[in-house]
Parts: sequence; structure tokens; C-alpha cells
Amino acid sequence: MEYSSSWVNTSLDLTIGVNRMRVEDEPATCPLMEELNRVSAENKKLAEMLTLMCENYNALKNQLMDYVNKNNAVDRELSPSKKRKSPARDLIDDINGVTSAVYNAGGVSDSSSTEPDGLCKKQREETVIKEKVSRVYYKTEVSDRSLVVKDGYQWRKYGQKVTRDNPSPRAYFKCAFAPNCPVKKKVQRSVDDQSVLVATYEGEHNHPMPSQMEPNTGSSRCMSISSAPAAANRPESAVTIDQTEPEKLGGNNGMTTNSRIDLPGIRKLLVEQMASSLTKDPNFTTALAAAVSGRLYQQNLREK
DNA sequence: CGCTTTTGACCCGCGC
DNA sequence: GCGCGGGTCAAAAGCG
Repeated sequence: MEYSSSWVNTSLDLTIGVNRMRVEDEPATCPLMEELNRVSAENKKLAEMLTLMCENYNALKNQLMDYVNKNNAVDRELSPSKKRKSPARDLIDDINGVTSAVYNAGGVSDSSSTEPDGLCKKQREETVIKEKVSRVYYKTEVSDRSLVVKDGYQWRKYGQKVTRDNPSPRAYFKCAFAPNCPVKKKVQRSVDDQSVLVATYEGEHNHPMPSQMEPNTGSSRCMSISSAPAAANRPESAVTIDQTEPEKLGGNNGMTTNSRIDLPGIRKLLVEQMASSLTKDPNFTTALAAAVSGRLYQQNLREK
């Protein structure tokens, strides 16, 4: 996700509302204007900090990808015959957000190249399915113990299982909108962060999304890069962003999703994040209250 | 009453 | 071949 290349000006235009309030004959040196200048400077400073954080994130991401690629090469050298994935490979898969299908990119698996017609039907189906796997992270309330993820599709739960590597149960869903839709979904809480739901989608919907409702509404919402601590450790959060357009979920594979960033969605998330942080900042609310009360006081003076 | 969810049983692939 | 673990099935329970 090259945010640096498509970076938007995230500075909040705090001057809009104040300018609208300004009266023509108001002197430019009033306390309100001083406050405005101060807030504008603070706004600019915050924007610079945000840009810096983004650059640091990209640098860290590149370092991580280098490390992952090195591990990938070593892993393949050391255990070429291992069928089950090693923990290191699991980590790499987690980071890439896809299954081993990524390593067979192009649709031709190693086994098919060594065995021209050695693939049975089931194996072919597995190959197809593996190419349609994506992983999505949802931020939820810790108290919310349900494994329901609102992504715009209708799902029928057909199983639940407690797995070895995670004390939280894993729920299995099938797409309930179309009877012949092959898409399956697994939902499990993250081991690291119990407030994070990890949804793994397999397959591709063969029908349009049943509802156009905003998938981020309700009890669960998509983790944004800036808000979720776990996302900072997981560069595959690119897939997370992409879930704002769930009809694309089935076709996303790891790194290829990086170029499919939903920019309006990111902007909206950033705006929400900034608005939230500002409203929670006591300094900001105090300054805002002072500015408003000062404005009212001046209006009262003029009316007298 | 019909649909959805729950949950124990079963199946299957993999490692030893 | 056996045991383990993940995935799926299907009957029972829950719910509107």
C-alpha cells in the first residue's frame, strides 16, 4: 500500500466553520483569530506528524517484507519435501494474508508440472479454491463474543470448532444467498488480540452482493491502519481495507491487493479517526468551548 | 411451522 | 496403521 504515492492532505480544514461565523467588521487581531492561528499551526503540525508516521510505516513494511522473503527462501531450501507448513511458513502466510496458493501464482502448481495429468478432480478444485483465499480482520468490542461479521453477504453457519492453536472457537459459514455459491468463510478471534475477528474467505461469489449496506456498520467494523495496533504488525491489512468492497473479496490475493486500495474509504476512515481523536482531546474541546463562548460574548456586546 | 444456530459425531488428510 | 486435528454433516434445540 503505497500511501506515500497517493497521500491525501489530511489536515482538517478547521477554518471553514470559523470563517463562516466571522463578521465583516471584525478586527483581524481579535482573540478568536489568535486562537484560529494557533489551531491552524497545531493542525499543520499534526498533519506533518501523520505524514512522518506514514513514511515510517512504509519503511517498516519494506523491512518486514525483506525479512519475510529471506525466510521464505530459507524455508524452501531447508524443507522442500515438507507437506505441512512450518511455523515460519505460517507466519509468512499470515503476513501475506494468503495461503500457499500464492507460491503457485499463475495457476500452474508444481505437482501438475511434474505430473501432467496427475491431478485428480479434487486436487484441481483445491487449486482453484486456494487461488481465491483472502483474509480480513475486523475490529470488534472485546465484550462482543459473537463470531458474526457483517460484510454485506448472507451467511449460514454450518459448524464451529475449537482449534489447537487458538482457544477461541472457529466458526464455519457458507454463503446462504445463492444455493450454488461456493464461497465459504471461517471466522475466529485473533490469538494476539481478542477484540479482532479474523475472517478467512475461500472462493468467489457467483452472484452480486445482496445488499449495498455499508459493511462497516454495526457491532463490527473494519480495522483501519491507523486505529488498530494489530494492523500495524500485519501488513496484509491491505486486504482489510479492501473489504469495504466485499464483492472483490474472493479475487484478492495478498500483495496484489495493494494496488486496489479504496481511497475514498481510507479518506473516510482518516476523517473519522481525526474527528474522533479531536473530540476526545480535552485541549481541543476546551479551546473550542472558549472560542464559541468568546464568540457569543462578542455577539452580546454588539447587540447591547 | 419453518428457518437458523448449536453441537456432537463422523470423515479425511497428514505426520509419526 | 494409528492418532491427531481440521473440516463437514446432520439431528436437536432455539427463535420469531
